Amino acid sequence: MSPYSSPPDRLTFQALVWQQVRQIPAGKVATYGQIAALVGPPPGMSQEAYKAQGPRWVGGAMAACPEGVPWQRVINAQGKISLRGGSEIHQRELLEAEGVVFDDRGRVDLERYGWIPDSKDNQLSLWS
DNA sequence: TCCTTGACTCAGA
DNA sequence: CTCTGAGCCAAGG
Repeated sequence: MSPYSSPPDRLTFQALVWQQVRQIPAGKVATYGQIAALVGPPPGMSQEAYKAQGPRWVGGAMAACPEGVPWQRVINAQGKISLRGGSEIHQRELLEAEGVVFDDRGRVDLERYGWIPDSKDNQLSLWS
């Protein structure tokens, strides 16, 4: 049981994550796993292992999110907000201000607000 | 140096 | 639908 790990090149990974997050338009949301899939596994890592670790790495990258990155548009696969601190409420407010609606259980309908990345923008420099 | 603590996801039960 | 367990550790106190 080693749920946590780190990518071979954390700094590069974080940079790629933020780059993808910046592509998410206002009013839309993406999941950690989705961002992880867009970034893709680091050189030499199996898709299998990445599938398990990637999402957490994205979470770690978000924890160190710099200015200018719409971190509030990244939520978990259940459509819920996952934050450790008390900024969870703040994130919901930011999203609602962008037009994202939460249901009575505090979840977002990913079918409607889920971000569909443009395949063209998907050709960004991944793992230079 | 040792111990704690994580912005997740998916398969099972 | 909800709850549990498993899945490359490393930065901070």
